[in-house]
Amino acid sequence: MKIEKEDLDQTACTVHHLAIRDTMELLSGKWKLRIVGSLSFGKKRFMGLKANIDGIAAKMLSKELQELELNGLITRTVLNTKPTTVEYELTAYGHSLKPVIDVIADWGTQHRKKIIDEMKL
Amino acid sequence: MKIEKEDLDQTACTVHHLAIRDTMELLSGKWKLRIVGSLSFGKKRFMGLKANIDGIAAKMLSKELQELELNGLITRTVLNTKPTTVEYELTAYGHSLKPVIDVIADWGTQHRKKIIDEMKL
DNA sequence: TTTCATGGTTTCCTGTAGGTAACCGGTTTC
DNA sequence: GAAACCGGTTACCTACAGGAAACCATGAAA
Repeated sequence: MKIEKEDLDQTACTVHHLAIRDTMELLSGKWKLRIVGSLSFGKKRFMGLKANIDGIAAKMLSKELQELELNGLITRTVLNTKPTTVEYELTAYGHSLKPVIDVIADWGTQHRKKIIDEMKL
Repeated sequence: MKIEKEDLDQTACTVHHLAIRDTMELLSGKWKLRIVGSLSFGKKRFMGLKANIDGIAAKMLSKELQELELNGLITRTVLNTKPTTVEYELTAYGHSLKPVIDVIADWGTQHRKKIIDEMKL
C-alpha cells in the first residue's frame, strides 16, 4: 500500500484539527481567554478581576474560574483576612498559554489598526 | 497628575483585552478556526472542506465561509466547470492568521500529550 | 429519464451560553 | 442594629448558535 502525499496531508490536517479543537474547548466561552489574559499580568482577587474584565457578571466570573481551576490553569487561594479575600493566580501550566494569548492579542492589535486605517480612506 | 504603574498596567491590560476580544470575535463560532486551519494547507472546494472538517453540516460551512469572506480572510472563486465547483482560498490577510492557528495547534498538541501521559500513571 | 455530483438554501427544532437580579453568610465599621 | 465589603450562589429568562433533514438548480452521465 502506497502512501500518497494526500494521505499525509490528511493525517497532518486531522491532528491539526484535533489540536485546535482541544485548545479551543479549554478556552471556550466568552470570558476564559480574557480571564487568563488578565491573570497573565499577575495574580488578582475576585473583585479585581471583576473590575478588570469589563462587563463580566459575578456568576460568569465564578463559573469560568471554576472551570479554569479544574483544568489546572489557575489556583484559588482563600486568604485569612477579614473580610475573606480570594486570590487567583495562573499556574505554571496556565502560564504556558502566554504565547497563545500573546499571539492572539498581537493579531487583534494589528487587525484593529488595519480597520482604523481603512476607515480613514 | 502623576501616572502610577497601576494605571499603565490598567491601560496595557485594557488594550490587551480589546485585542483579544477583536480576534476572538472574528474567529467566533465552533468552526471558523477549523476552516482557516484547513485552508492553511491549501485551497479547497466546498465538498473538500466538508469532508476535511469532521462533523460540519453544509449549512454551517456555508454560513461560516460567508463570514470569513466578508472579513477578508478568504476568497471564493466560482470555476467554470460542470458541475460548477467553487474554490475557497486564504487571502494574504487570512494567511496572517497562520501564527495564531499554529500556536493554538501547538498548545493543543502538547496539552493532549500531557493528558495522555497523566492517564498512563 | 432517472440518477448522481456540486454547492448550496430553507425550515424546523433544541440546548445552552450567558444576562439580570435577588439573596446569602461572615465580619467590620458606623 | 444598620450598612457596607467580600466572594460568591440561586432562580429565572431568552436569544441565538448550531444540528438534522429536506429541498433546489444545473448539468453530465448512464
